[in-house]
Amino acid sequence: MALRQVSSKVPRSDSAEIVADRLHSAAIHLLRRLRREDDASGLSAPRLSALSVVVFGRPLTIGELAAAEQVRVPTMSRLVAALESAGLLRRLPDPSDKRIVRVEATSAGRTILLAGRRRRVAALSADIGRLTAAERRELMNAIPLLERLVGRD
Amino acid sequence: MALRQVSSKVPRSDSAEIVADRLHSAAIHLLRRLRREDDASGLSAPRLSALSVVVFGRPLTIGELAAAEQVRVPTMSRLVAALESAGLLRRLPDPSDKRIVRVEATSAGRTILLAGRRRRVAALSADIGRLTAAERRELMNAIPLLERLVGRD
DNA sequence: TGCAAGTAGTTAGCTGTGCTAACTAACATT
DNA sequence: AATGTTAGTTAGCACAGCTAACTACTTGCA
Repeated sequence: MALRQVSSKVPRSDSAEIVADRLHSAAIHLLRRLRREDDASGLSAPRLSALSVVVFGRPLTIGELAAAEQVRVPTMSRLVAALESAGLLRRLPDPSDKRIVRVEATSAGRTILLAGRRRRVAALSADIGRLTAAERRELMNAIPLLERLVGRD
Repeated sequence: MALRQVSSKVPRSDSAEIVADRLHSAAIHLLRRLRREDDASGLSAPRLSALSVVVFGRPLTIGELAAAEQVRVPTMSRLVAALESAGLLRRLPDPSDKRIVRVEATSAGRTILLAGRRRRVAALSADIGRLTAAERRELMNAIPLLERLVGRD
């Protein structure tokens, strides 16, 4: 994992390390800030996150959901049980393979999730709205780069 | 919390909502990615994070540390106990007020933390190094904006 | 065809992290 | 000196992560 563009001891101000370090810190603070809005939904972060995958995707098996959330199957099994008993999603038996459980969101689940997302995005939007149009454009330009950066999962 | 710049049903491509949404998603993936590097340190995320505050700052009281980490005092008390028994930090009694406990990093703590940080930043740097110089400059320009965005804690 | 191996999910039990409530010890006030 | 305040710890709860072990199915092959 050699680094390009970095040969001197004192890094140039656009060096990859500096960018990496500040980006890391900014991401941490960004999410910490947004988590506060999530609390209003009454759901924990893992439950909210799992519910989100189900709401925005097709019905998924427990295993697929666990993989999507980067969590082990037993952990997801328990999360699904909690969300099910809260009435936010339901299990669908697979007609051709009785081992498989597919999970889909109920309309209550969809409603709660979308409300939370709205709150979260609204909080961030309010902050972004305080930037000038030029600043906002600059931020916007950087976003595809961020996405490319992390898109190698 | 009214939003400016948003009046039509179909949001313009630089609208605050779109930026907010993509930024949110990018931040999640960014941190998920970096967390993998942190696992190599053998410390959990909360311990690593608390240790980091201590390593990069002056000796702090438990209460200050709890505030910095946005956690309650008893939670921090336990984290500190764990880090202390791992030999990564030590308690300093305050000479003028015996209630107060200040906490500072040991050299072992400093070493472990810096190694982890190096690993983490290296992973991101490698990704960033794959961008062109122009892209990197663009990303760099956006970072102060991100910092301003979240700096309102 | 029937049995062994593999697969999907659940259950049990451990660790760690968050919380509140209740406590101890030390300081401050009057 | 008594009272209240402050810093930190302890106790006990809930939840989320894990592995190991189990159940119930499906698949594959001799």
